[in-house]
Amino acid sequence: MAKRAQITIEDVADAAGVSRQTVSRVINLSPNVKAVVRERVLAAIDRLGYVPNISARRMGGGRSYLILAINDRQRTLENWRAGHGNDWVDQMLYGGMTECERHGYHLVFELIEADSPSSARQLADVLASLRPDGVILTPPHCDNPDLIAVLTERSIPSARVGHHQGQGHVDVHMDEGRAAGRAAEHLIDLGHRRIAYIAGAPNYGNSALRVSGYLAALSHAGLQPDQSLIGNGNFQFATAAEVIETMLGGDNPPTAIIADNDEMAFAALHVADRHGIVVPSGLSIVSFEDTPGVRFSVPPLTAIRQPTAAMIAKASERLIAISKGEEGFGAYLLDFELIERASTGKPG
Amino acid sequence: MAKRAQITIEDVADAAGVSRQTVSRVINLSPNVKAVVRERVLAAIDRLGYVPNISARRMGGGRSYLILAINDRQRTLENWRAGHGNDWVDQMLYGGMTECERHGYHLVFELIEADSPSSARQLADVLASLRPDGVILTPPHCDNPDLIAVLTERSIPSARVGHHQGQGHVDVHMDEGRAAGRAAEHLIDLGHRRIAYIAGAPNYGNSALRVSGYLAALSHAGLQPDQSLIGNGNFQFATAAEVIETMLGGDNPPTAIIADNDEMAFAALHVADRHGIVVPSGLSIVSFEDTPGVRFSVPPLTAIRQPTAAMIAKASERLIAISKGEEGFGAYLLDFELIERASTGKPG
DNA sequence: ACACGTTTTGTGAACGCTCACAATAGAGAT
DNA sequence: ATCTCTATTGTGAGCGTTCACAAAACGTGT
Repeated sequence: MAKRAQITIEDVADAAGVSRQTVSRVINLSPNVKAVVRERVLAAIDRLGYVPNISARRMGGGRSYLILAINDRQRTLENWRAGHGNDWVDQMLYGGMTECERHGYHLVFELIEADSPSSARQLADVLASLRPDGVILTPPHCDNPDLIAVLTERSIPSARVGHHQGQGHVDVHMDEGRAAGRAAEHLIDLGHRRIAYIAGAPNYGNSALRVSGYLAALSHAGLQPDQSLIGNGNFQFATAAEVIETMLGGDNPPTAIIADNDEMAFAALHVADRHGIVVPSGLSIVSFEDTPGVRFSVPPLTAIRQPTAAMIAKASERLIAISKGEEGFGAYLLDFELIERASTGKPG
Repeated sequence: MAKRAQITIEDVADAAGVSRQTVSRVINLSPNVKAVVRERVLAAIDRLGYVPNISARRMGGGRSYLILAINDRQRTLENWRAGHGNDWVDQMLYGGMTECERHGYHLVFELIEADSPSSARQLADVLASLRPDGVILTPPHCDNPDLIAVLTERSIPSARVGHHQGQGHVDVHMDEGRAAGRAAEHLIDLGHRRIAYIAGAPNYGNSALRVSGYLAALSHAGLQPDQSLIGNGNFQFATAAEVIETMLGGDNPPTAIIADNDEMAFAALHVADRHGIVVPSGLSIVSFEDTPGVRFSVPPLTAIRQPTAAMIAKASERLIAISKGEEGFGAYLLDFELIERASTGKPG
């Protein structure tokens, strides 16, 4: 077969004996096309192997069939460089790409610097270049009013992950407080009374929500909170290890620890090992992320599983619906899960 | 500011007092533009915040500034669904996206079914829709002649990961045999004499290469290979655990194990634990992947680190160069690394 | 000053699609 | 049959860029 150029809408039109526009109507599911004609066009499309050119569609004034997912440049790159990888990104890709694909859309990732005066400009540039139909903002960008302004100004629908206002946005989130509460309840049910909480970054809103949920669960069970059991690990192994070291070396050590992410939960595992404490009989551990590695540690970690993939999928789906002219703004609450593995058990 | 439409090349041309084409020449780094004029145009671009529209560029007959990364649908989705995540994809994103970004390109991921009669059609469809400037094929797609044919027919430059022919392709790979040999040497140097190898899929070419490398290292050290120490774990935890169980329960168990991927190395860790064997004094373990989790296991795993990110970055970079009309086809060998952690030590 | 080659700049046209509108066909009511 | 209204189809224009080519400006040697 000769290397023929791209098959265009015109080719299909000729083959089906209709006009360009009718073919366009068929591929865009316009209602006003006679069934017979539609069939004829569809047959031609199939026969010729026609696929509309995304750039031309965009140029014609239509949609770009692109959803943009924006992540924090520093954090993402640091994680990657350190070899920590980024399970978050992985989950996003899973949830977002598969959902986009179902609707004939494509997901494009982009990194933007947070806390930089030029972040708004960076976003504006990508928007001008790509003209996506929707933008997904992940933490910490979803809190950035400059970025929101850029999107609003260009009236590009946006979704924010970890937000719950939903005013003019697609906001997807999980109940952070309830999740932490759930983790605490799980431990309380097992008989634990001294449960520590290793929070992530203090300026990360969700950490605060979680600590509240944890405290609420304690209080609901009639347990006194103990400030010495609430530590801050900055989401990092080393920092968390220090904090946990202090706790476990103290007079009245906890019998269980909830960590705000997996890395800090692994730190708990290490420190316990160093102290000769067996998990879970000597110390129960619950993590708050459920990256792939936790199921292979010794013992595998019980963890709260964040619905990352589901959140991005929901965000994508709503943005695509909106780009088609449907309704879609609002806040969407997604369920978390507590996955029980071998790192939690009865104390003692 | 009124919500003005997109700033076009025409706006810049007017502002700089030149024609469209001159602006186009400036942004495409054409040599035949007077320095003064170039400066004037650049200033106007900066002042107006102009960014060329990618769709229009593509329409104009130029490049699409898109690189397509193709993964196996089944394997990727299965991993994701099982919650195993996909560090490979994560690394690809890291290497590919950051490299593409440096050149003003974008990376788009796509999943295609391997071993399906429609895989060629699937690829053709994405190509027609996106018209990427280059395509990166990962295993097992890089071995699929149908896909290669589709790309050749449309003369779209392609890169293959894990190949080393480089004829009319960009092939990026690492020395699989040397890597396995290196792992074995590390153990031999520590004093090990009975070193087991848990291979991945038998039909995966690289597994064979690695086993050869491992055997070569043994023989170079004057050690006799022992067929009972070469197992097949199918890259999976459960399968590997069984094989290792048999080995460790045998009369003459190995003092060290090399596993073809992290999941199987974790299996070794588990089985050792069940047998009351302490790692590394009772058993040394080397893994072959280095996903993020391995550094948090107890003990952290010594591992061969595959240059996944680097391979995709190199592939992207070469494809971009080719799309600019430069030379770039050929085979590129990238270095692996042996990362020594606490899972290997002297036997005994 | 002239013609010549080279650099630099500008002008239609084209890319493949959708938009807005115009034209036609079909159905129902009189 | 005729008219009106709606459902269906077609047409010109335009989206923002680059291509191919044409035009102008600049040297340089005579």
